[in-house]
Amino acid sequence: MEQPSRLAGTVRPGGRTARVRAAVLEATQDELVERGFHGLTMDQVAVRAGVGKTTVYRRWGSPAGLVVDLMTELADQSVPHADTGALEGDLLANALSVLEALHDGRLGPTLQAMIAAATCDEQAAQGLRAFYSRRIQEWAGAVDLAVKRGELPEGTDGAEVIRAISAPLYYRLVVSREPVTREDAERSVARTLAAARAGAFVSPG
Amino acid sequence: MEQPSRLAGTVRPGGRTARVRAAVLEATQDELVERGFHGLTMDQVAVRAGVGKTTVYRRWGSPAGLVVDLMTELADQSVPHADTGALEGDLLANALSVLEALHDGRLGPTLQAMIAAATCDEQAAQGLRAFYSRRIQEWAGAVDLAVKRGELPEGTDGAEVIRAISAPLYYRLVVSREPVTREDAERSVARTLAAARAGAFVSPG
DNA sequence: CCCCTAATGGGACTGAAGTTCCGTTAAGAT
DNA sequence: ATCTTAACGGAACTTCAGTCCCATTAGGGG
Repeated sequence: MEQPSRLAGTVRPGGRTARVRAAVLEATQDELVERGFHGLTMDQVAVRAGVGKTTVYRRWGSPAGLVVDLMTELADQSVPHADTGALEGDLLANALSVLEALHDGRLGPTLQAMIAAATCDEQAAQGLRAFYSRRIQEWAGAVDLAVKRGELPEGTDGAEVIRAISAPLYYRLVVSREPVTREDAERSVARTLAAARAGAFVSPG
Repeated sequence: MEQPSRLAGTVRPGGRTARVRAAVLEATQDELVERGFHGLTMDQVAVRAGVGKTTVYRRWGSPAGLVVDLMTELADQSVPHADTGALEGDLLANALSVLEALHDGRLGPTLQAMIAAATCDEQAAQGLRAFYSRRIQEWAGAVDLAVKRGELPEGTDGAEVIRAISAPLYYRLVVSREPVTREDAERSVARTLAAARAGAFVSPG
């Protein structure tokens, strides 16, 4: 299992190479939606993309490699955090954006696949960690602003607050495997906010 | 892929059949520790258990089937919740028992495998849900006692409190894939307790 | 516009996962 | 103790993921 060359490392990133990559990532996402990560085969992706299977093996190496590349693509489309002026609104916007992603017909299966890939491939795990750490850093900014406005105690750890908002949603998705609803998102915000106001997210302790 | 017969459904659950099952589940757990879920093959389990591979396919059907059976075995060994007399001690005991399980040389890889299996197999997903719902119901009792003692507001949802304790730990394990420490467990208890005391876990809202 | 070669593509090959067939073993009833 | 048959096991067979080899195509510099 040779480590595949990322597109960034290619010597000729021009026309055909870029077209092949686009077709393969497109086909990968379609396959994820229809069959999930466990049903993702290099062979079928190659056929669907109209590309030689040798090429898919050479450049991506494994199903996990495909998912990792898809992840980097999605990470580049990351959105700036909301700024509604009040913390509760910002946090709710964050929770709802997670919720929306999970329920999206294409993004949902892709996110599930990213998590599944991470459970069985170290490279995918790193990619997933990078994906979320970027997202969390971005939204932590909204909490920092709230601290400056005096809505939360000085020293509150913004990244931890954002993690705390998502944690129950992913817990339902991955562990208890119950449907994740808007009520869950609202409850998560309310509980996290209650703990944060009580100073439970102040850095040292 | 024929659905395998559970041991419960066998007509002759006596000596040999039970020995085969024990040997196979033992081998499965060993393989999970050494190779993880993605490296679990029916063939290797059969060899390691000293059992015909036909038998493994017939009774368990797939790697996910093996993990599911292991899960039911572990669920039967579930422990009653702590009762230290104070809620914080009970919740900490819960968080630490999760932590301990995750770090255990045999249980840790098995739990990870259960989650990985659930991401790609509906039967495994149901098994995992059953496993945790049983655990959560058990520990929710500790919260109910605390409500009776007046430590938390009337109407506090015990099961949700227990879920909230575990959620950040599993979030680290599965999503952000950072090491889970005792500090994480303590923080999770402190934050959940702060939210619960503020009434954020009272049922309707 | 032409050339060099990076990158792709077809097709044969390899090995392991999964299936099938049928003979053998032993649980449990009488 | 004997018999019935559920359950196990060995081995050949099938399928398909993954690899290798080499011919073909098309960027992109000159």
